[in-house]
Amino acid sequence: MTVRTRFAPSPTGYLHIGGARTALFCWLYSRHHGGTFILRIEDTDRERSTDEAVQAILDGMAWLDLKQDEGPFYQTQRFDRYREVAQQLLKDGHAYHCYCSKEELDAMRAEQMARKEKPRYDGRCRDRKEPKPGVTPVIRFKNPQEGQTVVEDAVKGRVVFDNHELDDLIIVRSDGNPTYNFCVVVDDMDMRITHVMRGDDHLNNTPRQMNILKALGCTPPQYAHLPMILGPDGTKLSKRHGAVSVMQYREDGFLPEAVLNYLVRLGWSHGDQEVFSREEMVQLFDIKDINTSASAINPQKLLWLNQHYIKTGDLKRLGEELGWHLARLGVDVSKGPSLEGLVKAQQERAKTFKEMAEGSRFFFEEPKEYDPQAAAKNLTPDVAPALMTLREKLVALPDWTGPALHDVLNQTAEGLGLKLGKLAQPLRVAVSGGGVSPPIDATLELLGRDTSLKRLDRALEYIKQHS
RNA sequence: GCUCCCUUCGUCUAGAGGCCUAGGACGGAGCCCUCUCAAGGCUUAAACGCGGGUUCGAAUCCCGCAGGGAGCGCCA
Repeated sequence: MTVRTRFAPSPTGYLHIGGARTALFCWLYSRHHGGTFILRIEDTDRERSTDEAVQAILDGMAWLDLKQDEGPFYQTQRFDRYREVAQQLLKDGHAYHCYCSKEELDAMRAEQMARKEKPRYDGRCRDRKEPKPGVTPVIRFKNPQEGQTVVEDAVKGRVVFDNHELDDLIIVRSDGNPTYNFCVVVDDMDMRITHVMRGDDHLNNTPRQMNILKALGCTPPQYAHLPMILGPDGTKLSKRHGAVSVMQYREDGFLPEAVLNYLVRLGWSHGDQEVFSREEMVQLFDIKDINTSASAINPQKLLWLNQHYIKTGDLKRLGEELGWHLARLGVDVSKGPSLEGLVKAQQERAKTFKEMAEGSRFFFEEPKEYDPQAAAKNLTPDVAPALMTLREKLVALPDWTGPALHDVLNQTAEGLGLKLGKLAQPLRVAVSGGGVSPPIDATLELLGRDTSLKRLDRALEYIKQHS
């Protein structure tokens, strides 16, 4: 039997980190077994589902490069099918019409709560023979009242529910639209899903779904309930704490492989290994290595992984990503150093591309002003003579290359009896506008002779004016 | 309230009765390297929620408790 998994988000918001991890696990499991990965959009809630959210989910999946083999399927396009199955259930005596009003149900729940009971539908319409005039009924599933339903969960193990804990849930609303739990069941059945991997907030829904499946004559799939992902503060993911769109991660300068690598280690592990290529993940991933407990997001670790991939990634690709971020900053990269060269110079000192782009701005644009602190410390009258000496040597330098610049800098400093830092740091401020840049020789090389000298002159002028 | 799930360093985790003086990673601290910022190297602090069992022996098995989470909708 080939493995068929599905990721089934509801488009009521963007794809956030929790959904992305569920998607990743589903994708990984199908890839590992050479199976099929299905994308299904659960948009039966027409009030809250939006086209923008659908697009956001699709964009997020594309950015993470989690391609589906089938779909996206939309539940709103399958309403006829759900109604058909509901009729079948009705016909077979597994479902019935319920005429209870909302008020009636609310009152019933209130009473049960008052009695410290679990609120649930008491089945008062179960054996009703006659319709109630003037009321359009809902359809409820006739849940078994005796016995137990056992979920053999691949992550949580054996979980037993008493059937009398489960009530007769509504499968078709009075407006004729099917409900979530019912659509899921019909879809999982029709799409021949073999493994349902989803958040463990669905564990309680599982016995209900299994019972419907059984009533339909189906064998339930293998379930695997994934532990939740928590915000950095250990509480539920929220807008304030970590629940941002995966696309926001791109904007913040992360690489998809870093996000994926980070995500795969949340609730899953393979010994002590921390870094996984996509291929390794596929090869090594197994449900049995999934944890049972929730995990909190650790932004620091994501940052570390991102830097790892910045340090080790393909220069051409990284250069393109840097270009994207510089463009976002409004920087014109058509003139200036090559992006690949820049990445090479910057990759050890940036945790994100956003950071790298900000720190690379001065390669393309003359700094408007010097960082006050850096200027006060380094662009002082006493360094002017050294900078002038250096300027002469730079003008005379035959080739403007890193190693040549390195030598000139060292020799000049030595000749003047200065430590290299005394010369390099003022120069850095002169050309970059601040106290931070790649090694000064690499910086000058990337900047080129003309720009470097021009900025050096400007700094000398600045010193003169401020002395 | 009822049902279900969860509980190893701050965080992610290894750990399937003796390999545990509980290992790794991120983060932290310190040192080294150094033209800035980093990167890198080395060192270091830091955890089995609590209480009972079972056993020669328990982080590992069982039972309670406590704490956390989820579900209990004509939401998904």
